[in-house]
Amino acid sequence: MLNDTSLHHLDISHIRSSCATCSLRELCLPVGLNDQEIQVLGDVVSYKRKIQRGGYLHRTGSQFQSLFAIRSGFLKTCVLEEDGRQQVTGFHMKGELLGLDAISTDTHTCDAIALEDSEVCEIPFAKLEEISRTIPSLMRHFHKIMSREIVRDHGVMLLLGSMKAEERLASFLLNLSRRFLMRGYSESEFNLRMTREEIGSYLGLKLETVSRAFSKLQDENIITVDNKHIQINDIARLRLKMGNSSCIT
Amino acid sequence: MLNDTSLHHLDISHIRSSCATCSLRELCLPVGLNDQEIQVLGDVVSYKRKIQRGGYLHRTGSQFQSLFAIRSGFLKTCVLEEDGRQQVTGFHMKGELLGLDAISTDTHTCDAIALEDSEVCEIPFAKLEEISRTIPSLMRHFHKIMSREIVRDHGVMLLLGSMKAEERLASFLLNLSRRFLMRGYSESEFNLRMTREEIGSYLGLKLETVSRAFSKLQDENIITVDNKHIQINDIARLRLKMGNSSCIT
DNA sequence: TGTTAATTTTGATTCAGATCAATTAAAGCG
DNA sequence: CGCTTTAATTGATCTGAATCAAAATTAACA
Repeated sequence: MLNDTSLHHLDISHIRSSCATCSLRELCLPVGLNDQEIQVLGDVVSYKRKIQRGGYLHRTGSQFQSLFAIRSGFLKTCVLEEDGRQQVTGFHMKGELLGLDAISTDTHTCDAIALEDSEVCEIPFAKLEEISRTIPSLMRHFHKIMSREIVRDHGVMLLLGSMKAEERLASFLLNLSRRFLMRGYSESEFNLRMTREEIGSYLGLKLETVSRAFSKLQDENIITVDNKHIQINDIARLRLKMGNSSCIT
Repeated sequence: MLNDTSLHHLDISHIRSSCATCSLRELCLPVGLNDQEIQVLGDVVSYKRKIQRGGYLHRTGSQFQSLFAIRSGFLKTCVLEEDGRQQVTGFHMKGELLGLDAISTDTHTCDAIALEDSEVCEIPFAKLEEISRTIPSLMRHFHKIMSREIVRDHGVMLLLGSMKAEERLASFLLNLSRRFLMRGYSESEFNLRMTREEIGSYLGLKLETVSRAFSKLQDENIITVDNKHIQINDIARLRLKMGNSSCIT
């Protein structure tokens, strides 16, 4: 499933320059850096890695070396218990940074699995720390990214701790909508990459409950559901459904 | 409620040296630093602040300047909604670092409220970032602390998303137990600082359900409850109650 | 392209936890 | 110290979501 070895015989220098120039700017890290700083960062972002749908980017317990910046595709992260219990902790798309949880123990604490064919840039963490010493704005920005992850998690905790099924689904859809919009896609029409079961795991619901909540929102003409294809017909009413909660980040 | 001004006419240099010498080592930050580095860090940890029971360390929306290292006492953090919905996101004790969520937007995203009279050391964040450039092990350690917070939150998400009431309470008690033990207190006997309602908010349960879960565990002779005083009689069985889930951190 | 497997929807039933309500116990406080 | 307020327990009832079950739809793949 893992196909990291498949890249080893490629022209690394080409990939490197590709990372440093054309697309590094699309990642979340280089915000506010000048050209020279981006060049330095580009030298650190060593190479691209492709993960096929269903493949693992990393597994719980595996050694931590690098953060991963998603360049394209869609992934989920999930923690799982000995007793089989599983919890999806997040869905991740282009521009987002994966692996932050692993810094604490130098070991990944969750699985990261591609929900569609994806590409990530590997960022050796030791090198990132090193150059962030000389580029204060990079360090600052990296801290903000970690902090944002904490804030996001608090939002999910609020959702899991105090919302009911329909509110959770509304919140989830609005969150996706906003993230698609930010990336230049439609905020009102998109395809889900995950199953009802994965949505349920993320939202603390069973898949049947998720399905019923979809149907309910459709019956009220707030959304139109065609399997994985979602159309938001009335975003204002969808926001009301959420119970005036602030959108999770 | 806030009594930060009450300290302004105190002898700061004394407080500073007090922070730098006798107790800075107790905080979570100086792990692995040498004496000189601790001295540098001590100069940054500017002064102590006392918060009375019920007082706010910071409020949602207030400007972020400093992290706070808890030197003594017990606090809760909670996010709240316009519609009054409230979610306790954590309980915090000696040695822990508060304010990490605020880095992302330079604004606090939650309230931090003292559950008993508490003392914190204020750590101006800009200065911390500055000196962490020259003390790599401090930077590394700070990153680990942020990462640990993310891992902890994922643990809570697992709890909220997939455990039932009794499992949640068992998990909660074991977590407290372990943290008290780490600080040199009894792991089997302690006083809760929070109400049933606050526990419920943290665990995504109503206070009545929390109370019933306490009673149930007591009926089974796993714990003895006397209002806020908890004695764990059979920690092994309490762990079993959790359903073999890994303890939240 | 046909066959199998996985996913989704919908219905019927059950149950854990919420809600409502009343009592008891503990904590503030003049 | 007694009085008031707040917190905790326990019981009765209700309800939202889980569970069980079956059918329908879609995706995988040989």
